[in-house]
Amino acid sequence: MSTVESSPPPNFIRTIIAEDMRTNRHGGRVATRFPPEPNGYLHIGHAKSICLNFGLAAEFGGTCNFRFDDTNPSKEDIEYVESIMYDVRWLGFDWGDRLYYASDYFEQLYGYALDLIRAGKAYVCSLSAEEIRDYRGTLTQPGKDSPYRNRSVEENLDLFRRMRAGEFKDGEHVLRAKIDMASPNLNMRDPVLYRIRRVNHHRTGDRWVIYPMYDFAHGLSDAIEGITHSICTMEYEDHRPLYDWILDQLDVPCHPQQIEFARLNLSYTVMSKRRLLQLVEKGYVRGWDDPRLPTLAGMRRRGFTPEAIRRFCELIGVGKKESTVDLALLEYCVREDLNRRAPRVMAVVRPLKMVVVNYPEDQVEWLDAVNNPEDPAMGTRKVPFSRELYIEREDFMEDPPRKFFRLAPGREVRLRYAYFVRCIDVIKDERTGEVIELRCTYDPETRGGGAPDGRQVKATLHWVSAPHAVEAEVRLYDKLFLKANPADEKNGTDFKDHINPDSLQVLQSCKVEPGLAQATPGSLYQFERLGYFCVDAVDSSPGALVFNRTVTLRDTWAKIVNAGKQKE
RNA sequence: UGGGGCGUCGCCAAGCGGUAAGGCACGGGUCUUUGGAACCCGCAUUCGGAGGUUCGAAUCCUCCCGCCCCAGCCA
Repeated sequence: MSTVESSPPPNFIRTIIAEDMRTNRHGGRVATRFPPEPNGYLHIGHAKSICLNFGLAAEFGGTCNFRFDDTNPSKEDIEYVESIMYDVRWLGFDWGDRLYYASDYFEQLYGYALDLIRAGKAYVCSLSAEEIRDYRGTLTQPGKDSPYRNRSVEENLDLFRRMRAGEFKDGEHVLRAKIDMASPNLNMRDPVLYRIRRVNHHRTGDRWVIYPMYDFAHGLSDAIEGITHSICTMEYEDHRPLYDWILDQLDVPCHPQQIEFARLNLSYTVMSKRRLLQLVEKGYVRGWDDPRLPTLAGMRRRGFTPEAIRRFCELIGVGKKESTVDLALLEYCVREDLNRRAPRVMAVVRPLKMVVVNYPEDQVEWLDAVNNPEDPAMGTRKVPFSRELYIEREDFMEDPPRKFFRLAPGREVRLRYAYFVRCIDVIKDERTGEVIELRCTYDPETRGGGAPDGRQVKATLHWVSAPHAVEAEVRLYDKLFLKANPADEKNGTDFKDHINPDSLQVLQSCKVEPGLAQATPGSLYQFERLGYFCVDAVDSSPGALVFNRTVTLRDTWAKIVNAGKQKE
């Protein structure tokens, strides 16, 4: 089956670039970049940006640089740079030899700062942080000029050099752009360009005690790298005049165009680094790779494939409108991908014993089972059938409601790839009344699952032969939050108030077919009729299998049940 | 009563003056040894609202309404 890659859907950024190409605006070049700050793990929102930047570059025959925006050593860490590189590679993108760090430009950036000072466009300000805030004014009132605003170029040069030399304490001075304290755009009210911070940087160590601010470093880094289109999220739109101002004052190689798009929000989860960090640090989840998190590490562990995530990023589109994508679309993308690639297998997650009374006690038959009906090339396998089996508890009801057409007393159903069985007796625990075993008869004529007499059954159940079953732990995941928009903290609520207490359900002693004993970490399966599962890459071992549920199968029966509950 | 941005179906999203694409979700059906998959059908006389321009407006103009972002020596 050849999947023809249809041309990507149009979006405003693609349109801008296509137009720039047509008019030869950047010399017919397209150069983008993905510039994460190494202060947290990448999440699905970053995936949108990664797909956009690398995708656009590939589409227009350009390049996409991978650059760490590491200008704030107090928040950044090597752990994050490593995870970020791993995740981008895993997602399927290759930056070749174009790996950069803003910190590699510190010396050049310092030179540009000197140029700005010489041009009379920047000055060393000795106000305290609080004073700077006061002088900035408010949204509706203009700011006031700093008393240090008119220091001479010589004095500024001297002071800035001494800032670098480490002659001052943290916070004693900053370098500021000299723009306009009355600008209606607060970013233009003499923004801070450099601050003193005696913090060890994960790459430059203690070579520097002054660090450039984002606004100063970012545009210049883009220019140094010859970026043509600097794509970022909407909150930077107000910074664009500053981005342009800085590049206009300096003698730079080129002047990239900043374009902003709306960041991704996903229902029933949180995306901000601040909130993800809280969930991780306060133990609401088990680390950055917790399968309930929208981090790429978490999604990978959960069983999401890079293909599914890329497809999702393609389907959501790119715009400037604040939006929240329905979790259902993400689930659709995983199912779409896993449906054609995941081998089918039988696993009983909540076992109920079934004894086939008329089946010979010592007999075992190895029956043919199809590995993937979507892909005959994946072949078949043998699964053992015997007198004692496990079926799913949910597949039996002593007193079934209308529309429930699985097993019930007296009813006949098909055991997938095996036989028709009829329930003739129900064994219960004398004390609790709980059903603990089913007695059935089988029809030898229906071997393989077809009835020569043409009689039909309304249901096909999955099952596992009891003596051959391999035990496993199965972790069922559900949405982390009960509220579609947990980040809405109006009315004095905290996003953590909406955590779903049942987001993780651990099932022990699940029974899986024997072939799974050799399953390797990370491998993906469809447990027939239940959903897609993967072998946990961290906690699973050959003798103690652990499976994560990636996503359930579409479940129309559950829909009927829920609809019924709604009515009550 | 500062500045910037955004408002097209429940959720995304095309459209850029010629008479509302597509996907998800949802509803119905066909088929089926997964209540899966696949396939078929349905789903905005209307584009935040009101005026105006035009033969013709979601697309142009005016006013209004709503939502988001900005007062870090964070990015």
